[in-house]
Amino acid sequence: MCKQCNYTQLLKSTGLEATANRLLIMEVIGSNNTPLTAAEVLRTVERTQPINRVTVYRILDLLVEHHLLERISASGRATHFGMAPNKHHPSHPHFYCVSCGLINCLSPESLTIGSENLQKTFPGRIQRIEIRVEGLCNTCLKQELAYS
Amino acid sequence: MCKQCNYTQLLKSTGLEATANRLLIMEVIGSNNTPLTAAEVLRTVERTQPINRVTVYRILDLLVEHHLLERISASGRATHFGMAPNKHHPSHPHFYCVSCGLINCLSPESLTIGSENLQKTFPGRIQRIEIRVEGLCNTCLKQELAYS
DNA sequence: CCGGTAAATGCAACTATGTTGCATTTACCG
DNA sequence: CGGTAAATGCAACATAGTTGCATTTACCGG
Repeated sequence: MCKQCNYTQLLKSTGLEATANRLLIMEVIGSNNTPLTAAEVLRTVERTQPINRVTVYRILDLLVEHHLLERISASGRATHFGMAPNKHHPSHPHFYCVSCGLINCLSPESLTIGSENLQKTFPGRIQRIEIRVEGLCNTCLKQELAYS
Repeated sequence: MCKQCNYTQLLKSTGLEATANRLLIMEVIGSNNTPLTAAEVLRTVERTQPINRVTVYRILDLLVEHHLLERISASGRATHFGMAPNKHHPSHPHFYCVSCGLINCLSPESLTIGSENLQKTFPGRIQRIEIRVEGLCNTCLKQELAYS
């Protein structure tokens, strides 16, 4: 998702210490082109240095709280984490394949969304609009067509 | 969500037997004005008749498969289940309060969404677009303002 | 540089959510 | 009415996420 980001700077700009674990987790997620689960982050970071499962969860929570990462939910499966929208990365919808579980980023322009109406009338505070497109990915669609 | 629905008919129209358990689960979800978790459905149905936790999960899966219910995901918390869109119930976005976990249905008109672009270019099959608005509900917003 | 303090991490145990295999019961159909 | 398939129950397991507390690490003022 991001090669142009200076993760140390990003962390410090939100008042967080740039510890080795936090940097690694930011890099793992930032350099992957799809959002990752906590378990995937754990497995990847472990290849570089030992880290505890709980630490991964805590850092992920912390980074979401500080708006460096965002949660992407996936219909009952584990939450995925991706870079939060920033100047390099505009907010964008995700695709979820109901057959194989694949999650992909869609281009920010693929959908247009008008929220003025809601912004005006909603009695609380709106922080974020998450959009998930569900269906069959290319690969699963081909398989289904082949078997029918 | 629905008083006008004949659940027996709905079930039979999809080729499913209208067993007591399935009817009860449809009624519990249909008569509630927000989507419910599997655990909530279990607790509610149990007040009427004994039912196994696994049976609840299996029936929920089955009803989602047959497009009578839909899954509504909630950022890491348990999946919620609501009536699937049908002639009485148009598809609509949901609101999720990041502070208290409340999930609410928003009106179908609250957001406008243009998906023609994506429909044309997406290589797989699109079945559904789930939209979740996240933020603070009215109650939590008031509390935050009061404490600051 | 040193000691105190707070933040960060690790570890174990626990909770919540969801799934699987297999036995038993129920309901339908000839 | 008996056979068969569907539906349900039960126990055990699997995965995802959380909590309390101990230990380590990093920073900060002297």
